[in-house]
Amino acid sequence: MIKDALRKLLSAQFKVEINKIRIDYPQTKFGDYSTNLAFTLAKQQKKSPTQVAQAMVDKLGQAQMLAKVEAKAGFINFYLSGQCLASVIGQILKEKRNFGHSDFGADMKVLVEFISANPTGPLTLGNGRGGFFGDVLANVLKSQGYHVSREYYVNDTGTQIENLGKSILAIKLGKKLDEDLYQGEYVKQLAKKITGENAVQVGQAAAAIILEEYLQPSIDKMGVSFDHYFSEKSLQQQGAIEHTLGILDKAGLIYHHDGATWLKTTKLGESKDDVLIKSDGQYTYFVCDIAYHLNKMQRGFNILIDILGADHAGHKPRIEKVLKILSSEIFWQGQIEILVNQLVRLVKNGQEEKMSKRSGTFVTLDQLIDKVGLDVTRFFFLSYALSTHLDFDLNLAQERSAKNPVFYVQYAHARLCSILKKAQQQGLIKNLVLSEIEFSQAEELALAKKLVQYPEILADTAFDWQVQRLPFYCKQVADLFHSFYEQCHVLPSDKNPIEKKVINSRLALVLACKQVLENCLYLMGISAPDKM
RNA sequence: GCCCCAGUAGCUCAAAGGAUAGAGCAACACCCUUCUAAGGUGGAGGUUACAGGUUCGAUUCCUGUCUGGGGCGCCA
Repeated sequence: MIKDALRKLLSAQFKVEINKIRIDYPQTKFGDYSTNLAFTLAKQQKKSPTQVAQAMVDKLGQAQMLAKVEAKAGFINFYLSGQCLASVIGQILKEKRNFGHSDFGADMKVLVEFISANPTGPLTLGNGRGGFFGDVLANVLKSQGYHVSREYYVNDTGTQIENLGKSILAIKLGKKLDEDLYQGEYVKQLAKKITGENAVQVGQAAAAIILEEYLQPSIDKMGVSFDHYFSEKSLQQQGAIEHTLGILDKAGLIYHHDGATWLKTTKLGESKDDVLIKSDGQYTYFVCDIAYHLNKMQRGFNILIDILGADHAGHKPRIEKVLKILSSEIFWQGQIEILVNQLVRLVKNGQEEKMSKRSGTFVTLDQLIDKVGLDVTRFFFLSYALSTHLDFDLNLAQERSAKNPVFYVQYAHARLCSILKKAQQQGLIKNLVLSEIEFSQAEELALAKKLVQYPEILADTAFDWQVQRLPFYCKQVADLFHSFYEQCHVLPSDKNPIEKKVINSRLALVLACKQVLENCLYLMGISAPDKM
């Protein structure tokens, strides 16, 4: 990886801590990589950044991977050598599916918890957004060597389950449903199947059916898989709640009031305290979630990542604070990150469609995937930072489907395959010589340099979790390839003979490009079609 | 009222504190006797909501204001 190599070079030469060195991709006229190191050193050395940069460039010996190093306005710009590009292209062709992978996180165990939708109804668009994000983040982390577990927390007990049961009982009796009960069509279907009179039991039976017949098929349809479904009920049965309460009590954070058990969240800086055990003896979601996270810590994970829906935004700060206390009580030294995906709004004919699981008025994720396809749905959701409010324009998603960015990327892949198929027929591929790769055309160079970035894209994403970087990278690769395609012919014909060396290099580039696109699309769970 | 998120081109969005803020869509002008035109090339489009501050440098960090969304239950 070039960025790492440059960091090592700079670190060794100038005695700077390696992880304090930033390497960026500048605009093309400023080279292939650049660093602002001179700015940060200028202050200590009491010289101008320009002077420092120039002195650094003078001291940097000509490394093999670099064609040129220059100091410009305080920045140090690096230009990759042709030799370096050729060797990375060769590396891509050798490593194939593994190109871009690393063992950076090899001694880290990560738990990614996502979707975790209540088993009280179908998956919503918001569930989809967090779901795809979690899935791809897990894929990226795995590619960087982390030991990743994917988990779905099933809220199979508690008030919402009881409400589901009540909804079904009311429908059976032909009664009108209260506002906080579930009104969707699927509830009526469930009512036909389920017998019983106890709301909790009926609710639990219904939840089991929903999980199996609604949620699991949707998860399959999403192309997502989990290592583990963690039942809230089982957590309670294990006595995990008492265990948790014991620790919190020892930390002096518990008191009783009005027949309920409370957590002194105010002591942790929140505006009000929270109930852990209701006066009727039932556990709240909050205490269960605390216990669940304690359980995760005790399972030996180093990093816990939760991806929560927008409706849990208010839950985030208080759980974070409690977990901080809890982890220090049990001497767990890991990292907890709670990510909240912002709302997905559905816009239809220029107007927002109000969605609610309870009222049953929503477009399900299934319906959306059926309508626009999994590839489009994934690419669309993955393209946006989790923190942005997302408007999904249904009309647009359908109308422009032929011009959707995902097709642009897939089309590039199909074109690559087409070239390779013909090259195969002409017997060109078996004659490929990796040691004779050389690029001279601007389009070849730009594409090759972009492919070289792929391992860095993955490493950066494993570090900052900005998954939208992947679809953007794919678009960039496709863009550069399409330009290359127009300008640089790969296959010779009678009318257009091409030098053997050029064919060899371009063919290698085409193979490498196809490989990188495939690898990246694979991590995003998007198909790479051979033809379109 | 308090808390969280956002505000960037006509629209949807990118951009680890870096150099002249980038893509796609929409609109405009060109390019198919050559590997897939679901493509390419060129131009147009911006006071990064507003006002201060920190910094060599701010879309990015801090403070305040405005606008939009979400959350503030012995629900999950």
